[in-house]
Amino acid sequence: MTVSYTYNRAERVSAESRDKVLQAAAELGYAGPDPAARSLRYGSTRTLGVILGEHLTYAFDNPQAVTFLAGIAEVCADRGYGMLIVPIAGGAEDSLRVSEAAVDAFIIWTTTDDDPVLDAVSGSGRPAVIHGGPARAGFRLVSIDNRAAAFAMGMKTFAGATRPAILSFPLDSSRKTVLAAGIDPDTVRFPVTRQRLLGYRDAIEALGLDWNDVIVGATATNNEGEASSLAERMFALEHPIDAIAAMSDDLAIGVLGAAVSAQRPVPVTLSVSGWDDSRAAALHQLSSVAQDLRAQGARAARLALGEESVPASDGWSIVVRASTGQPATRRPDPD
Amino acid sequence: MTVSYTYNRAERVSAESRDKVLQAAAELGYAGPDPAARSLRYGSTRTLGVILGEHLTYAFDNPQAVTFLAGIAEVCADRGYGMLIVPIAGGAEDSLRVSEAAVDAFIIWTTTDDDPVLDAVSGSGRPAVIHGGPARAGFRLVSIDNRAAAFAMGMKTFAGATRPAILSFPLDSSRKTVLAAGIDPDTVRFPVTRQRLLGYRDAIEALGLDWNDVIVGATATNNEGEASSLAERMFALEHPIDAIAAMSDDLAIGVLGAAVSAQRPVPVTLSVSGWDDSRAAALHQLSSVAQDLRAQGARAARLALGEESVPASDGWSIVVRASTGQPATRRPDPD
DNA sequence: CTGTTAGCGCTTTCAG
DNA sequence: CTGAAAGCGCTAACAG
Repeated sequence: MTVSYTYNRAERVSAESRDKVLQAAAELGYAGPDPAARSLRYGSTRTLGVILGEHLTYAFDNPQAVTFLAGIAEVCADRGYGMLIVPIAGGAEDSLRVSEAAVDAFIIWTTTDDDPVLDAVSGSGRPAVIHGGPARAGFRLVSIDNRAAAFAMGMKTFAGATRPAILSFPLDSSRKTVLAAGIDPDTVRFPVTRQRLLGYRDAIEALGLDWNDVIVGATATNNEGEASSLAERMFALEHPIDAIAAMSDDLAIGVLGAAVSAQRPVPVTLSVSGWDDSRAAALHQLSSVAQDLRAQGARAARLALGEESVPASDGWSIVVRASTGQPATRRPDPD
Repeated sequence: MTVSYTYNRAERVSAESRDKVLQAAAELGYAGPDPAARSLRYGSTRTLGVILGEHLTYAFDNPQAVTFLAGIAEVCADRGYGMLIVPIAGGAEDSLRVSEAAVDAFIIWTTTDDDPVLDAVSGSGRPAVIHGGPARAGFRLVSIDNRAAAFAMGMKTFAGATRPAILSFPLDSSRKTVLAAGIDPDTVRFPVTRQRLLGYRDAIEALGLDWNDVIVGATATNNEGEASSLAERMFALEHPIDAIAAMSDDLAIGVLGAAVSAQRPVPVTLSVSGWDDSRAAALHQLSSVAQDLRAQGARAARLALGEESVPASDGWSIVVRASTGQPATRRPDPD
């Protein structure tokens, strides 16, 4: 029929027949080409699939994931690509959802080394970009060097401390709350968490401290309240903690809260650092590892679309504020 | 071929031929049924389309929109439905993107009365649920009664004030910053903003004040810094403002910041209220209108899926903290 | 400029 | 339990 031309190559059809087609369409309630049929025909869906963590719902509570998403959205909006959030719920059907997803490529928010969803993505045969890790054959990786960044921040946070501790993301997918010393980073199945622990350990060792004495607290979620209670437990130890490097600003701010209650002035008696340099970090004078997750999201999208091929390394920096070290005078943040 | 059965009704195929099929698939690099072809055949995509505001990118910067999204995601993850974020970029192609979206139904985040995207959704013939408004024939509406909530909060915020003001979202899609008195709410094309202005006006009138004297400041974005500068301008007026009702907690917190700089103690010389009862509101002792956007997102998704039919009204409440009125003693927030 | 034909990959009858 | 045939709605290529 001429119908197809009417919708696709308006120029190849006379105004007269176009009107006739459009009118007939209106009468019949025809709403234009069916997108599914179109995708089938074209062999492309003009849609990027986004896989967010072990359970979709947590992801939206995580400001870092949302920022990353915003970066993807920016590129998608510009290119007219849809962004399909794949319904991952932590169950056996997750893999099925991945193979059922009508997308041209996948972008994956960091997950465990052995997440079966990763196999499903590989099995789908579609291009994939993963943020943070795990690295996999066939997956492009978008990530900062978490180990190096953790090392740099560890050097700052633990300098002069005698009893350092780390406030970590969960160590495995059971997400059990943990408070223990001498955790072996290599047993951790979340690559980002593992790399950060390794970096902190590098710093501990560079500072001449013993990793086996270092307390690692792991929260079940990225939650301020939980961080507070873990920090309280750290303060109640025989040798109370005097430096805490946290893997997120939210966790670090929980620590700051607990420090106030426990009358442990920061940074005089306690050095604290966070991660991602959020607005809240600036507000609380919190030292933090800065990275541009939005830019990383945008880059992930461009890689997924095949617009970029050389996976440039992503930048990070250490933002030092009043929560680490013992500055002679505290100054208000210039921000 | 038996192939289809292998993937869809494993029980209707002998183990032997199933293995044969699977092996052949592995050799040929066949990754399972093509989702597009499947959707075409089934006539359903098992995907919900989400349309986020005038430009996708802003939406992710808006914590309210993100919370709403989390509610949708919850339902989608549970039902195994995909969630397609439609690439809206504020241009002429937006309508095209809508008709190209391979989804079973749409969920729309509130927009202007005359947003052409709404016509595209109607034209697509698919079910649609809209959050906040505008109401339209054929669209289900999920919203609180913004006018009633604004009235209630206005009564609280403006009580005892002689020079009340409102800090509003943009008044039209030009998003120009505005600071003026006697704004006619009915000229505002954003239904949510309009309803809230109407509610505040109801309160002003109920309190015996004159709407034409009421200063309305409208920010270009939902941004704390911008709110601060507008508040400063309000403090510099001949009759300085002594009560400000803001349409978001972010805006209200900007006001609180400006109040500190301008040495206008809250609530003694200035009454302030916000909207959405965020964590930050509790932290800043800010009175706020509370609504459960996550639940609204979930309900929107259920409506879109046809699981609910009676559009129940959504609840709201007024959370009064130390920023409004002049309580005899300030108490720390129990939260 | 308009109409026909074939086929994208799948699933669902219906026969063997 | 397996195979064949039809058709979901579309568009590219080709004739008229």
